[in-house]
Amino acid sequence: MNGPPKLARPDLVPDPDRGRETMEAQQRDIASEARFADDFEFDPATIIDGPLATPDEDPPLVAGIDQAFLDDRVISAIVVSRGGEVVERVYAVTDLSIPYIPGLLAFREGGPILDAVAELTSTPDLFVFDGSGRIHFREAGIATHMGVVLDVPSVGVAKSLLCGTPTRSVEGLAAGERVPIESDEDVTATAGERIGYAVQTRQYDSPNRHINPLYVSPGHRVGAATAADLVLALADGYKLPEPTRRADAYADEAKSLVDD
DNA sequence: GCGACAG
DNA sequence: ATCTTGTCGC
Repeated sequence: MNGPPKLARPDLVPDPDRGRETMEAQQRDIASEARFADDFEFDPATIIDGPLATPDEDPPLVAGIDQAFLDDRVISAIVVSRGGEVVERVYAVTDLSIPYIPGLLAFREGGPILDAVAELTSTPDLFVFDGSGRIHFREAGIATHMGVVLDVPSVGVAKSLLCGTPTRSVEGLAAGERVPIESDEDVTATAGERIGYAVQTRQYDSPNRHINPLYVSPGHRVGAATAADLVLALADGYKLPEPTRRADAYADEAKSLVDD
């Protein structure tokens, strides 16, 4: 009952109708305001999503955010859980204004996400977004943009790599393994920085087929290594971390509920 | 002009 | 992202 996080930077809320140059300029501002290093209250070692080892544990509140689409409307769902137990679920239906443009995702889905955040009655300790954070052309992916606007710890979890270069092959990694992603020529403002990790949360036993890794990057107030640790701790037998899976399922549920 | 890119 | 059943492999 603490209420949703306030808009720490209302001036940086993504505005869809402003033109590419302006949007990119704002992303540079976002990147300069972002902190890609650990700066949060909870103990990362207590993060878990599943049966608690000891009954007296009190894991942090983690919010998973995902969206589902219905014509030109988007359903933004947020599921907040603590140690695997769902604490709250909220969603918002918002009209979409611009199409998906690689690099400008936050301007399409950011506003809708903030609409859902406003519905929260709890205050999550960590936000897990669907998409990149620092792994972005201007180091301002949607996880970073939302993290800075709300000034909350956040991480980005993407299913494919937007930009940056893995330091080695990411094919067929074993579950639990990770490979650093470094900034390259596609990432302006930095060079050779460790902007995220390819994280293998799950893998098949057979040599035939293999699962691709997740691409995890810092959103805001979380370092790259910690972001990878957190995602591994939040995964439970599936490729996607549990908070994301719950938000995904809830978004679909709300979608069919809203559908007409 | 070509390439190439989260959701 | 979304349209969608079965089906390959352990």
